[in-house]
Amino acid sequence: MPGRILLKPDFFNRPTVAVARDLLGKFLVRETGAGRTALMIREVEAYDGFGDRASHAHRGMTERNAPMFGPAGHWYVYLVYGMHWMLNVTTGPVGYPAAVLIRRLEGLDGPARLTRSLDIDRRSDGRPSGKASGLWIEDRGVDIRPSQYRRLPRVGVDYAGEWAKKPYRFVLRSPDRKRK
DNA sequence: ACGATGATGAAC
DNA sequence: TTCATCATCGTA
Repeated sequence: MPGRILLKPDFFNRPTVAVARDLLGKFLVRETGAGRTALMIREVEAYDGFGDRASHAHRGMTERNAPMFGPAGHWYVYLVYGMHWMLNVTTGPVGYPAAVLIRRLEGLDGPARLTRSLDIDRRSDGRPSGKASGLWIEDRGVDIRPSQYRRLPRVGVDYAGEWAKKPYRFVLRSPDRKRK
């Protein structure tokens, strides 16, 4: 079958916003004892560096956000509101805190819903994206053009002042339902 | 519109 | 050790 390429660290070791954009149309693959699920990524958000007031890394490294400072292509999974796991993949060079939050997959709308549905939690935190961790991302040859997505402000970060307005959220437009 | 629900981080 | 906050969601 055509392309089914595991994304390697080099893909993630680039500017965060570029990685976020390029993750649209890629496939998140989850493998557990229950089997394998692969779903297309439809919405992401970039969190970029020390200056980004919306980022957990804005106030420096802590135990929780340490994966953001580590090598690219690792998972950063944390709990919000006492009950929801958020799935991020780290980007950029070691020492530069950045990550991309995966907000929506095909048929799974919402960052907390997708982790719950795919049984993703603290166990994946800090681990590399790859088959060994049962969680990775594949390029399956879907080409996304600029006309197919929108850039919008990030969700739930109103506290971040000017940074809340930055168009760091990438959302695939709905599939064109028209025939011909 | 609001409560759930608990880890995190900063203040004390 | 205490306390406000929180990259959300389900129910109303």
